[in-house]
Amino acid sequence: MYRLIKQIGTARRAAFETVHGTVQTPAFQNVATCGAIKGALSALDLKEIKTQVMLCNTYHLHVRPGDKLVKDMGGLHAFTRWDGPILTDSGGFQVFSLAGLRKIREEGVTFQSHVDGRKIFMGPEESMQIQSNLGSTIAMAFDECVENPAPHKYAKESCDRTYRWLVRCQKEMQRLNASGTAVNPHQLLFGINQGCTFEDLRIEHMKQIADLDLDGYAIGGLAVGEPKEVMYEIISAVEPYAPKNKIRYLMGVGTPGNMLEAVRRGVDLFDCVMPSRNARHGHLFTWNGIININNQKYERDDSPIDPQCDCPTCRSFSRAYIRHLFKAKEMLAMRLCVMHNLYFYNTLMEKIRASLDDDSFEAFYRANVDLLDTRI
RNA sequence: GGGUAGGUUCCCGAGUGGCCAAAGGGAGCAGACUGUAAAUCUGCCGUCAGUGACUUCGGUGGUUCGAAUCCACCCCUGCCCA
Repeated sequence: MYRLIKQIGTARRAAFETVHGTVQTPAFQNVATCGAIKGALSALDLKEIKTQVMLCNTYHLHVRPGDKLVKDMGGLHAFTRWDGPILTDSGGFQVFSLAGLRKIREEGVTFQSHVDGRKIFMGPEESMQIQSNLGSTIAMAFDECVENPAPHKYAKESCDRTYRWLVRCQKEMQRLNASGTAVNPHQLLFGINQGCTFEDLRIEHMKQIADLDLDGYAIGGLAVGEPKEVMYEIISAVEPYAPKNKIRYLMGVGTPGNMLEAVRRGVDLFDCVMPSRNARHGHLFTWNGIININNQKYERDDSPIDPQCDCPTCRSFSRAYIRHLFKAKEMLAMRLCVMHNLYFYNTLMEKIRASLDDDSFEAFYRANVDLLDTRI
């Protein structure tokens, strides 16, 4: 249940209540595709870095270890020992990211497993069944994330199909929740708005899915190569048609600046691999901008990654040490940096919430929207 | 002392007359990354300079139109025998 606490312009401060706890929004979900944040973090670590929601992936967990196994182990919460909310992405993004390994039909998508090459069929019903077995707090509708650029004609066809799939998802999720055998019989379902960069398609699609009374509304298919200004325009165009009393989730986004812009335009929820992946590559977010800890200039730098940060990494370790760990290919380097970047993202959202609470959001936005995305 | 294998650009290592500033790897330097096929990928990596020029393959001399590559001597290393 979405409980709006405050609204400033289109920016919203809210609480999203689930059976696994309440999410204070705006919030950033921490991506744990295969059931763990890459970089050797466990559910225990997430408590330390202010994680609110963990995000796992339907396709990846279906391929390995298999959703039936996860169900037999008591569901994702028991399996991973994370007791907070879990959102599972539906596999729709893999329709995009594994484009060379799949075929789309009306019934669904046939993937060639990236692990062993075997054929895997996933349609709306299969995606819901897998997510039900995983027992996540929130299931995402099975959609097609379309590449950019795409012809209007294809975008329209895809959008219509994604709508038909959504109707099937909703029906199947209702059936599964009522079946008596679901790991989480209160599993929520979010729909996903598509339409590439075409405002007419985006708006039409959002109007359609708003009528379905889903538990939340996502905007998908953005940040796939289009200029960020285009992304912002799409968000603003579609926002008036998203239900006011439901959470809004901008999928796969983004940079700190992207998130500030999106919050300002009415988005409540985010996720992105950027903080974790970039951390593994030594690119670190700080309150003064982005640094690459591998750079020679940090060779003898005894200061923490960010003097203004009080994450577990910055409380203890120097830039020089962390740079050394990277050069020595010690996996601790990644772990320390992933913890820092996620803590940074989670703290950014915390600061955004605080600024909404005390009416200083505009000032916070202006001070940080460009600064935080700048390489220093 | 005798025999033998070798000495290549930061390191390892290919190259045995021109297509060689010299394969490949490592190291180093820098960049990319947005619902994770990513501990991945890309670029640079003798010097100077916009096509190009210059210095380089243990040393010195020589053969040749042309040498990292062939010859002579020297220096240095590894291994074997004394």
